[in-house]
Amino acid sequence: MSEIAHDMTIGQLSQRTGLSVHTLRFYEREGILLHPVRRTPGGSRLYSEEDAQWLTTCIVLRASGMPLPAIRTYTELVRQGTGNEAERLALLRDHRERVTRQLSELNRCLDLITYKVGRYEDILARASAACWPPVEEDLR
Amino acid sequence: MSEIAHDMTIGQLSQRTGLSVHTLRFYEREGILLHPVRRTPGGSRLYSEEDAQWLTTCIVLRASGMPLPAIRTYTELVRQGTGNEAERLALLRDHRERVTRQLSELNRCLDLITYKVGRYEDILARASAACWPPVEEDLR
DNA sequence: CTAGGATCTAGATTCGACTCTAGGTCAAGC
DNA sequence: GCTTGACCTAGAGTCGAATCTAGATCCTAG
Repeated sequence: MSEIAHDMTIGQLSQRTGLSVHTLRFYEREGILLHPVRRTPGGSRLYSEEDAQWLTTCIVLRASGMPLPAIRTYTELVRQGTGNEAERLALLRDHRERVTRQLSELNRCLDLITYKVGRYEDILARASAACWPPVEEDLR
Repeated sequence: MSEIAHDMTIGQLSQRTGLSVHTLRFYEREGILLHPVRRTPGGSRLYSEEDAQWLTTCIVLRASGMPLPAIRTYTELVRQGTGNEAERLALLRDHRERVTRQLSELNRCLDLITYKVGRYEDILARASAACWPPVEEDLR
């Protein structure tokens, strides 16, 4: 399946994921990894391709606003293995709903901001056409 | 223009905006109001309709992720009055761009989440059809 | 042999945005 | 007069998510 067992140091994983090494260790403490991290004889962490992919998933969940405790819960479910798919689904559906709500709120905000941008563009266009000094109107 | 000078106590403004009274006082300290707040003879804050509307705008900016310092900056520009419309526009455009970026990122996240939800729905549908016990596959 | 860079651990610190506490004042109703 | 509830100030505390510090160890190249 996999071509090479492409193990990584924490620095390499940091490069690849964009998470700082601090954050990688922090996430580990927070229980956000599927397995205990392997170590080199010298004690350095060794990550697998699978770890990297799992973290990539977690980063998406974080980026969409899932709090770390929820990510930990999800991680634990996956760690337990087959049998709790319904729970995982429920968790993901809940989160998806929060994301869609967030999206629609953000869109409403964007509308207002765009409206304001348009108003200022108007004002400035009229001002530079030297029609009159810009009036404050009810512009805020 | 306005029918009645509809002044409010902090409690009423809190009800109306959904911000806690703590937060209203906090925002005031943070310089997020256009004018020094008027007071009753007894020292209680008295807010006008205009204050409420301004705060509503600020709430939209906050909800779309603008940090308080940026909101303060914008507030200061508006407080200075006519003449800095170009700056206000720049600030709003910057923010709008951040919001659109955030929207597209959130949409990418949503796609992945929806994909995963779909996968789990499949698995569970097949499982409940008793075709076979759900296999872990590469499902994470 | 040694200097430099990446790692390690445990724990402290930062940051943004609230949120709450303590100890008071004020106004209305009984 | 007295209670009750909303309000006041200054300042402390909380929370989530990192982020950084100190002091030690481990490898590699010169």
